[in-house]
Amino acid sequence: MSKFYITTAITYASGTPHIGNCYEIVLTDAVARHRRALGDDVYFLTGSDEHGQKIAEKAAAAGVTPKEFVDKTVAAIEEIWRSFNTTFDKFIRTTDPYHEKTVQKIFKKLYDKGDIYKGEYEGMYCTPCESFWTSSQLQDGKCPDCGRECIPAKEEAYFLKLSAFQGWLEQFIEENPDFIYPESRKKEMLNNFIKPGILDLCVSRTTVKWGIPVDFDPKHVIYIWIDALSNYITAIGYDTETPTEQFQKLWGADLQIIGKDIMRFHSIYWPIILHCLDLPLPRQIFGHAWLLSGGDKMSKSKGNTIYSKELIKFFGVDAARFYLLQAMPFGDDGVITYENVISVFNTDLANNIGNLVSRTISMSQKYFGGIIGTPHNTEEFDKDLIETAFLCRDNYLKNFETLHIADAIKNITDLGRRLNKYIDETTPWVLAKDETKKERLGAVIYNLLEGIRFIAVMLIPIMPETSEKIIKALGNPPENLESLCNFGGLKAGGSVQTIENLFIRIDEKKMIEEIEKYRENEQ
RNA sequence: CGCGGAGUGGAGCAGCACGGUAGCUCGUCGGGCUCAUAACCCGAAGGUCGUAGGUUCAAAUCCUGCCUCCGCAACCA
Repeated sequence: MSKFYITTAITYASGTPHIGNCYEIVLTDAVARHRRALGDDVYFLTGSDEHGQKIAEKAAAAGVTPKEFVDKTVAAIEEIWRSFNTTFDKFIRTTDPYHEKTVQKIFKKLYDKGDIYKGEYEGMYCTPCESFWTSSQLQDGKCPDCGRECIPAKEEAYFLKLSAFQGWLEQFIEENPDFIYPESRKKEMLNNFIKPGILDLCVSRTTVKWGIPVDFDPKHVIYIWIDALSNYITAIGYDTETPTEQFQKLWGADLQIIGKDIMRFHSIYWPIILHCLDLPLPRQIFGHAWLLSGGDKMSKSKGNTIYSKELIKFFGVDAARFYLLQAMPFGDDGVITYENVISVFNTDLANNIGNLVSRTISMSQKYFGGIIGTPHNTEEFDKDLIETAFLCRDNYLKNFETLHIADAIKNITDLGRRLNKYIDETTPWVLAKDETKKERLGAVIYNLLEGIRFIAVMLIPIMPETSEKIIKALGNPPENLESLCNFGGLKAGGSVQTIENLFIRIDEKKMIEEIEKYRENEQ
């Protein structure tokens, strides 16, 4: 059994995550569940990033301390993550004492090694806002926040000597072509940020107070990235002197899933920090795209935000997971609208999978009292069905391996369609009228049930509850991926249980009205 | 000439690294079936694959120019 260490980015604890923010945890959970199904020993980490100016300001506005503020938002975040039925093993907070302590040690180690040096940060400074801005951030030369004049200013700061590792990083990326994934992101990073020359990174601030202090120079606070990125190693017991056994076992990470917006930090700063600490690099960094609402980025000011709570309330966890995972084309932004959610729900879940399960089990009950018959494949339809099942399984595995999750889902629904078609080809209700065709009918129902078992097994990472319900109805046949080697995992003579409809068709108009009413009340 | 991605029937997408009848889901129209959740199955209409050229026996697929849209552009978390 090989270990598989998988992480999400840690969520900035400044507010309630919307549905777009939830995609990452669901995606990562699907991959984690799939790896478990493959037999890996999975460790799944997620968490929250809780320091920084923005949180300090929000806390002040709310009249609470920063810690009180993040305690509340983090509790909400964790609850949302759990509401999606996600199976993370650990939730790290950057305010956890062990994390803060280790980060200080990391900072010190890098400083002692000479990778961090003290210098001066120069920029445009807005005195009333107490904020530094880069020239590109300024709007008409003025502060983007308050619109007042900015003046050039300097402040003492520590820098991480990224520039020294440019050649090393380029070589590493070249020698490990799958490290930055997908390919288009790799090109973006290489062409935009790495090849033009990496500049040293400012890693401390004296103007920000809410953060981890530099222990040997306490007027400085460790600024963002050394704090945030380190979570991936502190969470599993990294220590500059004596890392834990768990750390030795798990590091380097096998897959780190992040949003495309922070690709830069994970493909440049992070590898260099690790390299400076003499640690191996993760095997792969995957930058996923955004889930857009309508065609726009979700934002409160646009009023197009969709929250997980309402999605789960109206469609259920499994359908919500299914939607999110299938809505994102590989490497590209996906779209969510309630119309789309309803359409996918009706088409793929109710009409295809749900109805298939319902009609098949009903026939099994009606014709054989739920007793599973014997496989006996004689017709062309049978062969074609079985071939399709294997083909879908193969593609599904390939697509999961390359993180084409939406495509893997399509492989599942394709098999569902093939099975629905098989019913029409074999017309069990006609066979049922002829006593001499009883055996053939049994074989047909067997194939349908076995095909459904294939679907249920492949659904484990996508819709765990639904998958479990189906498996149970089939009389608990094998449900590991390995069992899909044979189209014959169901035991003849076993018994099939009746099952309530998995997904009830939705009336679009009514549902939209209900959702609108709900949203009005919530606001 | 900043970098990257995208432009395919009414909608949403696949196909393009290995050129060779344009595929899928939804929608529309017609038909079939009755096991099932007004579901399921079959068939039809609908695209000169952004645009202008080039290479080739043959291009959505390779090359070049142009147009449009999106993301990123360095300390922003």
